[in-house]
Amino acid sequence: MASQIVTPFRSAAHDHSHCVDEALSQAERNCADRGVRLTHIRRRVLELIWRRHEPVKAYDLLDQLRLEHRGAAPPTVYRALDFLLAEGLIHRIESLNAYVGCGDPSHPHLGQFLICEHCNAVAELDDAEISDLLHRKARTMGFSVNWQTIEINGTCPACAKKQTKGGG
Amino acid sequence: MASQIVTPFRSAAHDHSHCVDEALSQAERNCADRGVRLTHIRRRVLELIWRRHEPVKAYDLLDQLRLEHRGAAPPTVYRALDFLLAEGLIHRIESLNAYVGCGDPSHPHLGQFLICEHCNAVAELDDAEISDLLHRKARTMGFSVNWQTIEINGTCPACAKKQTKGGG
DNA sequence: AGACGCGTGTTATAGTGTTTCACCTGAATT
DNA sequence: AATTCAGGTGAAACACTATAACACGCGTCT
Repeated sequence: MASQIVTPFRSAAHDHSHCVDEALSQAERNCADRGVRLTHIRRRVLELIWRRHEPVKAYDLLDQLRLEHRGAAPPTVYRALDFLLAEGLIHRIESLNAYVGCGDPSHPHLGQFLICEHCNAVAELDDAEISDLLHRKARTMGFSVNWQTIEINGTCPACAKKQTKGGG
Repeated sequence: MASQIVTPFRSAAHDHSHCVDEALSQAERNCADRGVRLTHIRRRVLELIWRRHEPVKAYDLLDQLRLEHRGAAPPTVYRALDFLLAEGLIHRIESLNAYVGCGDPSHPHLGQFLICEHCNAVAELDDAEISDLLHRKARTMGFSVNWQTIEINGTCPACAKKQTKGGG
């Protein structure tokens, strides 16, 4: 529990349609447990995010929604996103103005994100060692933590491999 | 050097006009050393940011600029901000879409920020222990770090004191 | 003078997110 | 069954954040 990988980088063996189904059924269970409604729109937005399996922009979601749902407008998407964020089913990546599915919505957490600049892949951590260190550092300055935004940009393993092959 | 506070929370003893002057003259030295031009607009934007001594929005800066400079437009501000960011004279706070002065522009760094939700005060750290831990965690996943966005929201010491007095 | 780089002026546009009010539906209440 | 109420949605407009594109001006180097 000290160092937890919530969502790893996708491997070659990743079964994506299963991964999407799993995320959706877990979301349904979570919402049922909490007595909140995973309506059609909300479920659809969550599905669109998971299908992409990378940070998705609100207006990209809107474009998708419009294909099947005339009358979809910015509030349609943002309301769904607000709900999904509140329920911990997705996270917002501040540095990208984008949204990713949460790999473990069963308990509320803020997460720490590794974002590949080359392929946009995102891994999510919920690492107590990181959180604890930040809390300790803050405390020494008399600051009490309520929220953390930890977004690390760089190169994921797969892209590092490609670069080594391709580059000089 | 392991744990450095670049910009602490302001104390009661804080001499703000001196702090602004100091920041500006340091900026001038830095720009001169690097052979880049701290033009009037750029210097003015930096000054406006330091005067506020908290995260400032681009369009707030624009409003200020317009008071003294008809013809100021969004690009006027964003170009100045881009320059100041590139020279490490300011940082961007992603979670606020806002900009703060950098407490130590003499060497490039990314910083870690403590942001008070009550008074908007910001402290800047450049803490090697935090960076090292994040690098180590990333490395275990085969990820190489290029950039970090660390923004911690919570309550600063001064506001914690006020709350204890005021609240129940 | 001519050519170039850089900073700026100006207009327009793109991208991101919110406000507001109306309507509808379904469950609880009377 | 009618009423009430809350939550979710439809629709239009708007606010905020940022960039594109092109023109101009001014120094410097040749």
